Amino acid sequence: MPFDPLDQYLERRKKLDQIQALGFDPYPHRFPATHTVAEILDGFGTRAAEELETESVGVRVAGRVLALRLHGKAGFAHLGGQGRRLQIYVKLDSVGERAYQLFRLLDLGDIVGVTGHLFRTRTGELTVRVEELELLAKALLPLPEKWHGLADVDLRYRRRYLDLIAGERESGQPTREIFVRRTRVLRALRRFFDGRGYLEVETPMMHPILGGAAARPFITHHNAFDTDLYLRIAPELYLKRLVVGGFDRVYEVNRNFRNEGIDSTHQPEFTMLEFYQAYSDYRELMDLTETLFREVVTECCEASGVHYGGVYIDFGRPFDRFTMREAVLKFWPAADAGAAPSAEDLGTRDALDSFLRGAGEAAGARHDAVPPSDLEGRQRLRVLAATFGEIREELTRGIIGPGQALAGLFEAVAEPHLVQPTFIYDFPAEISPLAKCRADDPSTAERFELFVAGMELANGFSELNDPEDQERRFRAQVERGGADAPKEVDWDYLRALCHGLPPTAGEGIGIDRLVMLVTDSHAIREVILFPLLRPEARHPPAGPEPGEPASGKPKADPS
RNA sequence: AGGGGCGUAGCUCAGUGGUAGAGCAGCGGCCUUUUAAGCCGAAGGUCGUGGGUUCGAUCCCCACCGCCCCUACCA
Repeated sequence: MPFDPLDQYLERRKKLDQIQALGFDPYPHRFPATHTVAEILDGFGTRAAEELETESVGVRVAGRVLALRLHGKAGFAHLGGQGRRLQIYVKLDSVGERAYQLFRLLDLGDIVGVTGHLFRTRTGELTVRVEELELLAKALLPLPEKWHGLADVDLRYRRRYLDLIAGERESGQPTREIFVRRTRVLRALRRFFDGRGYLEVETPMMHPILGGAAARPFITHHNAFDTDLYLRIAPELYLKRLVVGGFDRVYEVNRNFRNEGIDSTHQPEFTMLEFYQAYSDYRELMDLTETLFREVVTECCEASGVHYGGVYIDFGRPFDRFTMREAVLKFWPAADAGAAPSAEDLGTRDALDSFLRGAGEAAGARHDAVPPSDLEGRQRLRVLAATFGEIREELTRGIIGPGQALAGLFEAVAEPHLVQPTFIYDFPAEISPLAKCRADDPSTAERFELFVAGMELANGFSELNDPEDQERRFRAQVERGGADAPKEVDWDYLRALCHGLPPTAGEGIGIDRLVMLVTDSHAIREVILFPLLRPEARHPPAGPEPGEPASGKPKADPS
């Protein structure tokens, strides 16, 4: 059973035996404490030394040994609990011979309970003068290194329990605080929706038909039905079925699964909040979204904005709003790529094609004019020219239409600039198969996305509720094909629409990214307790079975 | 997928074409108000894996594995 580091494991196992020999149970059943570590620190942290002496405050408290400083016939330790640390002072004269021997056999990481009285040390630290010491659980493996903590990023995620005990990130925020704040975000979101009459519901995660987003799925198998199922890529189509069923306001917070790459803003398993409300449209949702973000940030950060990577992001001000076209024009890099596209340029395939050729040539010429010493500038222009080229090529080959080309331009030129909260609305209908189109322009969908810090945080639209239109769009998707397109039409969803979906607006919010924002985290893995990692090579533990004496080196190799 | 970087003691890292060092942790000793406690001592290594060059490789070369960063992909 022993795990690496083997020598330390065996050493601690040996101490465990010695502790038992002293008559202590190394894994007792309970420890009725009078205070938690945090309660003692909060309740008495400001009390003066003389006060503590006269009041003679007795406490019984448990925690993990995070630091040990032994001095012969006395010693100090720090007990960790609730993310805090409390000092204890163990003196031979106070605890007696047997308990003092136990104290000398403690290791960093052990869980202990103490009974004693509060005092202040010479240096002023609030401390428990221990009268009784009990071992509550022996730690057979060591804590992370005390200076650097868990520096190995991979190990921080794999052994999150250690990261939570010790973890200070580079930004200095303890890992524990990130996840405490994450639960606050979820609580604030639930309060927001519960207070407005939304029902929290749970819809299937195993879907017979893929839908609700464009993404490659995970596939699993149900034995009794002998059928393959998809892990859901979005709950959208089920939630809208509920609106058909008369749940006018619903929301769901849970995981979606997308079988795609992993990077600083993507995880295969991520948490999304989706909500739908009948008798609304996307404009109303933009207003609601603005309120929601403002409230959640205020509630979780005690401020109307957040510092993200050194930039202050202000949720207190009205959010910027641009149509996708406006955003492309506003952020168009005219110095690098020539004049911005006109309405005519974006109108038809041919016009777009010749515009892109011009822009690509402009960027290319500009690239050649930049001195070779400006590596960054050359790189940027190279990428820009290549992007124009790729969009143009896909356009000519018919893989994408003008709408998707516009979206491509948006991503390339505008998205990185959207640092302050900004709504981008009026998306190409082409890339919005579940959204209702504008009455005055069938090529434009009533859809918006909220961008913050260059990240897409929310995506909402007026839901398409015309079943015949929806059927045409489903069929077009299936015909167009592609790795992330649905393989078949979801007829049951269309049947539901035929029963009448009220005019409805719906939205999805990426919870992980929102938590990144409010915790100043710059990788999505930082805000997911156990992010997906490449599976570790199997290392079956080796050595004596539990119960066998742990003395001496086990003959089996630990690998 | 392309480009770059890394892999040495349990951890964080030095280092050299002649088979290795520090700090911390662990172990032994001293120490009854310390807090990165201190002092003394001993121990700890197939230098990622496999090939090659060489009298000799941890170092040079090749391949592989793993990890990190950038770019690309992914609404």
